[in-house]
Amino acid sequence: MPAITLPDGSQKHFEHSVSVAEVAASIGPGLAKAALAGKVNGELVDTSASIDRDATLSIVTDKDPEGLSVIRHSTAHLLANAVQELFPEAQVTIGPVIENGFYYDFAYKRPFSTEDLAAIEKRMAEIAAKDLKVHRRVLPRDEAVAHFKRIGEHYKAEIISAIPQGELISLYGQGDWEDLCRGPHVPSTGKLRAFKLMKVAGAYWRGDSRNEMLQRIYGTAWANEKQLKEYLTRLEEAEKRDHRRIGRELDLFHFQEEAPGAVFWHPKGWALFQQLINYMRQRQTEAGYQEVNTPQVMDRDLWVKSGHIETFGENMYMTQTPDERVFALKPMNCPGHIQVFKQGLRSYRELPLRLAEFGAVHRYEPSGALHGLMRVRAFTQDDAHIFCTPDQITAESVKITDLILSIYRDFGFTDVRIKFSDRPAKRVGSDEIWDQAEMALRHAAAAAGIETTLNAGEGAFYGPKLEFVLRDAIGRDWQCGTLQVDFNLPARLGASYIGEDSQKHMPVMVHRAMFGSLERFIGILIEHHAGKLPAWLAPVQAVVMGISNSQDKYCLEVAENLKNQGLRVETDLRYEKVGFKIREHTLKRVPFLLIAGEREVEARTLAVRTRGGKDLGSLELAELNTLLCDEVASRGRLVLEDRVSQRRSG
RNA sequence: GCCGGCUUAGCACAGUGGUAGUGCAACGGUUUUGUAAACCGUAGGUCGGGGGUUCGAAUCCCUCAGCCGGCACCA
Repeated sequence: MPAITLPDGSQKHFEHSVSVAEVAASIGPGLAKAALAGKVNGELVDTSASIDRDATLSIVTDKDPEGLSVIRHSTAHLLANAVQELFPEAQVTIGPVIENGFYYDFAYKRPFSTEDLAAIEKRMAEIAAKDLKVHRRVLPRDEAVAHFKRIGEHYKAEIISAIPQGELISLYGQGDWEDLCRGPHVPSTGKLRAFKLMKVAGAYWRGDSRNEMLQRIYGTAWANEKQLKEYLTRLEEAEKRDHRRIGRELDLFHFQEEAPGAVFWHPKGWALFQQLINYMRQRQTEAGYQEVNTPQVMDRDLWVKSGHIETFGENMYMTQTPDERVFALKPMNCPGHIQVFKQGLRSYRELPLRLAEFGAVHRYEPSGALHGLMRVRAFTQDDAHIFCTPDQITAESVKITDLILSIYRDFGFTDVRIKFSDRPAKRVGSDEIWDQAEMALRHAAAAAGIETTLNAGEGAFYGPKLEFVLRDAIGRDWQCGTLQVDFNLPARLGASYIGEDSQKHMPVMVHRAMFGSLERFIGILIEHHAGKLPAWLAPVQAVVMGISNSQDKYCLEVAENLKNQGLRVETDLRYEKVGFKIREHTLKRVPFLLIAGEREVEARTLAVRTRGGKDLGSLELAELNTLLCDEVASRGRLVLEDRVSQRRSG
């Protein structure tokens, strides 16, 4: 005699056990039709699941996030169903839900082509149109293993073999087709209406590069056509923000074959780069860092001592000189900074000692990893190492975390994910040291009041780390900032200081980077702002142009004046219509277009137009000067456009 | 590194075995112009590199490189 409590608090009583679908039908035919799954006492179940005792129930429809997940999961099954109908020899493996969709990995004798993809999608639509009932059955584990072995699904059999003996295994399917699955699934294939297969790709079985490669098909699925269309439009928009494309359009940088993974910075891109360095130099000087510079090329032996050769030797650039000495191009700055620390006898009074470097490093990254500015082989880190005592770790880490988050805010990034990465399998140092380092970093994260997600086994080979992750235009995450606690390298490279007790002690080294790679950070900045960099960062902040060439002299004069204020200003005196010039510089994302006609020359003003297309009218030169300088100096906290419109309306 | 795709003028692209094309940009000329594209003309490519098949290759095959999408990797 179950009593079902619904989300609005009302109760329904039933004589016998009832299914989720029956409860939905008892509420109304619309809900019965919309029901995709149910949530019984918080647990997601099929609409066919029966309830035989008192419970809370909410009916899950495509309006709920869980409903969308169920749709995606069922669409992955639909995909597998279609693939096996068209390619009976293909074996199924796994097909999880991911952000915006799903994928399914198949083992097949050849890769799927884009033509195959179209055929598969068509077959999926056909199966969906038949509105087949989705069925479920349960088998004991061993029977399930035997069953999948018998039908030639060896990957599935392997997956089930890992499930503890004695457990029941559920199988879901539609028509004659069936697959291992925990569920839940939609009640029938007709509920799957808005999906699209996106791409094929290779993927290793169980994510291990020692295993064979499977054929992965990615798809997207939504509650309705409208949502699907919106998603596809969003992808198109994101593509327009791609930093590689904007970098070319704005003439910021280029790559070429002779230097794979290395950037040729053009004047405008380099202006941005320098702007970031200036900014960071100021912030870290204020925070008590001292800047140093260490050699690009150092003897291989140093990297053997540090442990880098053993862990990353394959990814290091080596050089040999005519005298046959082998040198490595530095892939990191830490050993260099330790050499600076080691000069002379250090006292505990000097700690914490914060050494920073805009360090150019080279890493021979796997060819398949390269990606525009986001993953390069030659890049610049805003690197620093803080040499301190064990009891200074927490305070230093809190300072670093605060500084990183404050810096990200200045650039407009507020959605920052922080991961805590603990000891990796391949590491140096004893477990006791790792316990100590992980404990220290955990304390620090707690003291800084930040939320972290655990990234198990992803720490550096010498210590655990916090990773600060920013997201690009199409939702890919990139690690930028990092904070690592290291008890190992100082010992390996023999760093020490004299303590209060007149004895030698080993310092702890805290590694930190805030931009991480300046190249990557610029890539993310470009995408985040779709190329419309805030005025304080824009390579060209304003262009002064005349209506006709009669204003040339005036334009040059006012531009000169603004340049003397430290603003990055250009003139455009070409013999072209003003509309033409406005179009060009707007497309180049120049924040301010300053236009002079006869009226402006007469009144010693400039007409101001923003790259957003807003005409702010004419401003006195002195006033304009102040407003521009304020916006730049305040890093966008004072906005010229807002201040002008406020003044006008007030 | 692995799987797949791609590489034609500065950029975006067309061209499936028979004399390399279009648009924009560039350059030259005319137009002195009031807030997102004036008009006319000119030039530009050993079709990513190398090798092969063929009477003949941008086009078919092999190979190398780079790039793109994933996977693996990321100190």
